[in-house]
Amino acid sequence: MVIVRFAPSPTGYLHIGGLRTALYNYLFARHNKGKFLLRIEDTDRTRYVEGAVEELLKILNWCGLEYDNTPTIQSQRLDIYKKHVNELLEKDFAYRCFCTPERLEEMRNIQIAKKQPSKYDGTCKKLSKQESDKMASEKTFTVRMKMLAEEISFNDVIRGEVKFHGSLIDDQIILKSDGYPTYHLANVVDDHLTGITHVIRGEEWLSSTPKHIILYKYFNWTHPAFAHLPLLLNPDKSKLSKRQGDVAVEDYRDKGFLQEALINYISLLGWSTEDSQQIFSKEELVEKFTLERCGKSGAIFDLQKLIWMNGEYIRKLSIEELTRRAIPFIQKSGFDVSDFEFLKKCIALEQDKIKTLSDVPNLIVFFLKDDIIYDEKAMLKVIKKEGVIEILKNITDIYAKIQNFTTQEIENETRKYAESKSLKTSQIFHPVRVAVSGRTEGPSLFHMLELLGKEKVLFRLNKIIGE
RNA sequence: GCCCCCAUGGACUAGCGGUUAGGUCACCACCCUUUCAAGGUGGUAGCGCCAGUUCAACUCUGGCUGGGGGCACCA
Repeated sequence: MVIVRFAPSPTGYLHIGGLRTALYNYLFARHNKGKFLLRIEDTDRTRYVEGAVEELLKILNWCGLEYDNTPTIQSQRLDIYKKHVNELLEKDFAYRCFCTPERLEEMRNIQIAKKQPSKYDGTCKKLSKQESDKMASEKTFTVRMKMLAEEISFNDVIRGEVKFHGSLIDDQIILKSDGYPTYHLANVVDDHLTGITHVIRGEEWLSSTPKHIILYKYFNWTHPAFAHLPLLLNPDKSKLSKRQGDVAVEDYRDKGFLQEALINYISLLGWSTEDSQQIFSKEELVEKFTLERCGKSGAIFDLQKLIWMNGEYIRKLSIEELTRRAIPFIQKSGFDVSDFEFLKKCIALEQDKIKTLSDVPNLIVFFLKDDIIYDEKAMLKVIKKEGVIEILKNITDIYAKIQNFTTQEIENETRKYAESKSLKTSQIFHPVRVAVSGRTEGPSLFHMLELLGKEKVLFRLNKIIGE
């Protein structure tokens, strides 16, 4: 059975690139009727962030990526890692290193200055077992794995055969002086212990894979299949990062992107179907996703396309559901959201225009509050023109007499008036729109008037005429 | 500096020796229309370069160039 995992480190938020990795693992697992496990890689105490794990679970849940286990927490498994490190030490596949961080840094700087590859110089590797044991009782130390000076190759599911030479690779620290393992050791141990069959991760891990392969070899374990996903990129083609835009999934959620749209969009960054289909439900993704159809080259995260796709999903939502999802955003803008039915009607008139949920408050603001803001350009262009006030006065009188203030009635009366005065309909429609909403663009005029109601419409018309 | 990966329009991509190089976003034009959208139709724009293999290369091989990633007691 296929078993995969998503293994983020809790640094405060879920990175978009992390979401892509999680998604592909999830899809691969579901497609193959396997398991999708979650593991928290919190072995770096210096980067510990309070509440990050909870936030991570929350956002994963928002994305709809449900996992099949109680998450493995690495910081709670220190004894397991230590046991495995000791095994390596005993077998002489690893050695204690007593070099201080200061010495290592100095060494590295010299190597860089000399333009040499930076690599541990092997000082502590030469220590005898007796010396090492003795020093271990007096000093803190790290443990390094012994790299093998041999060719290491593996068959990456996405990239095919990849070769490295062990002699060029450093003796990686696998246990830090604080007793915590480094990524490399913890990762290999946990992957093996939880029966991971496929490691699907970002390309940034490609060059550390030989280290992992050697560890598997030392433990006498067979390694899982590796699939290294292409990176997600900034517009300048560098690895997707903060500074160049939003990078946290939470940011996109808070900006009003739908989970469905984000998932759909992300799925297409490095994977595609033969027919280049764009819109997929999650079920469809599960059905169609294979690693064979993943690409190898990095993909720029294109906000424009995400926005388009979000609009697609918003238009497909029922008014009921759209309203439900928009309410937090309306509320955040300080409006009363108690009248659900009324909000529904407002949103129904603007659905086609909504790109993100955060657009909603502004699109319906003239329904929500009475002191509307008049767009200056609109006033100049439409209202402050000769004859317009006269037209608005007439219209106000006509509207005042309408008993049934419905879309149909208002439109009939307005058109009748236009005909009687030989006016083009647009000569009336535009001024009325601006007078009532403050802007030149908005929903279908007569639907808007009906929803606003006779009283408000007359009040706003009179206000404009008065001024 | 060393190691590794990658390369189709501005962006995401299809293509797996013979195609008028297809789709999506964006952009432009037109249509629809009371505005803005949405929708419809059409359009601009692409195989990084050089060799080789082959009757035939976007497609296979090599080199070059370009871009990216990695080289921490971070993941």
